Amino acid sequence: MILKQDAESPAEATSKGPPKPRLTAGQQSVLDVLQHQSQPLSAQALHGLMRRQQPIGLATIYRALDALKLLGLVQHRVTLTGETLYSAVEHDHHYLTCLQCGVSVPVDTCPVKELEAQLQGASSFRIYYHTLEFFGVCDQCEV
Amino acid sequence: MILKQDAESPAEATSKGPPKPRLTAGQQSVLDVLQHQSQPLSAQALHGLMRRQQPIGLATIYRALDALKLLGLVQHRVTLTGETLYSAVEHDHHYLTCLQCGVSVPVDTCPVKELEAQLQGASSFRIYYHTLEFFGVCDQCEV
DNA sequence: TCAGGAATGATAATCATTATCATATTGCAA
DNA sequence: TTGCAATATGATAATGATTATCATTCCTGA
Ligand SMILES: [Zn+2]
Ligand SMILES: [Zn+2]
Ligand SMILES: [Zn+2]
Ligand SMILES: [Zn+2]
Repeated sequence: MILKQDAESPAEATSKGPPKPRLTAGQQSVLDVLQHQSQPLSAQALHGLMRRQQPIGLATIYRALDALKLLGLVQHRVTLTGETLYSAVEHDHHYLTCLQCGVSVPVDTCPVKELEAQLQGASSFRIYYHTLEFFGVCDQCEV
Repeated sequence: MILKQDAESPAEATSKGPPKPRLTAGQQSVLDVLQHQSQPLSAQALHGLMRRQQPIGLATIYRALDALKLLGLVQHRVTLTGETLYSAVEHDHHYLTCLQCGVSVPVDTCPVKELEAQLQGASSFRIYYHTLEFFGVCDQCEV
């Protein structure tokens, strides 16, 4: 039993951009978890978290994440191990990752927002989010 | 039969940073192809390209790409379909990608180089490259 | 209330990447 | 130069995250 709560639902009041369709139960549920999460989560991690409170199938989570990306509500990034991590678009977090041991440290700056605004105007795209990640080798792994 | 050609081999002369080990035949071969390629390639695409001239196993290509990343000679990015694309580090290309149809358009600016230099100094990492990609919906796919 | 369409869930299928392991090559010491 | 240990290679099996499938359930609007 999943309750719809559109308290934080997409801008329908301040109709900025095309009207967003109502979210399905699964989408609402997934979005809610991501919005209250400080760290990005994989689909399977979401499944593990959600299944106790609100039983939901893994396939539904994948579908919800896809839909939420398309609505500009969720963003993704891919780890070195190949799993995709999702977070609410509001969270703009970037990392510096070691190619050897995989350790990631957060980068608190983001020099991309301005360029994103420029591109938004110059291109025919509606831009929702960006990924920015640095790769190298940490001193632990240095030869 | 793969010939070693270290014309463009890693900085050994201007010993900047730790001395890089010699490349194996497979690594040299893969690096050479990537350096003469203007577009990023997947491991399997590389295999398709290389197997005619220089027969080489797919596993070897994956291993070479891993090693070359660790040496700071090759960079990677992951497409929406989950395949990893590789290119020589010299090429700093970024894209704006549609989440719906997958079309990618190049972005010619990069506001990250400066931040990368800062991080290089501030962190204990040796930073080799970065990924930067914008995601949204193209006008074709717009509702 | 009922039919058509969309959403869901369990599970099978996909497919890029990794692990395995036997063989080939390389670098180096004797 | 020869012999050997360490490393690299290739074919292939195994892995694992994601996607496709399909039967069932839920919604919605006539
Ligand atoms: Zn490390
Ligand atoms: Zn950012
Ligand atoms: Zn599109
Ligand atoms: Zn760049």
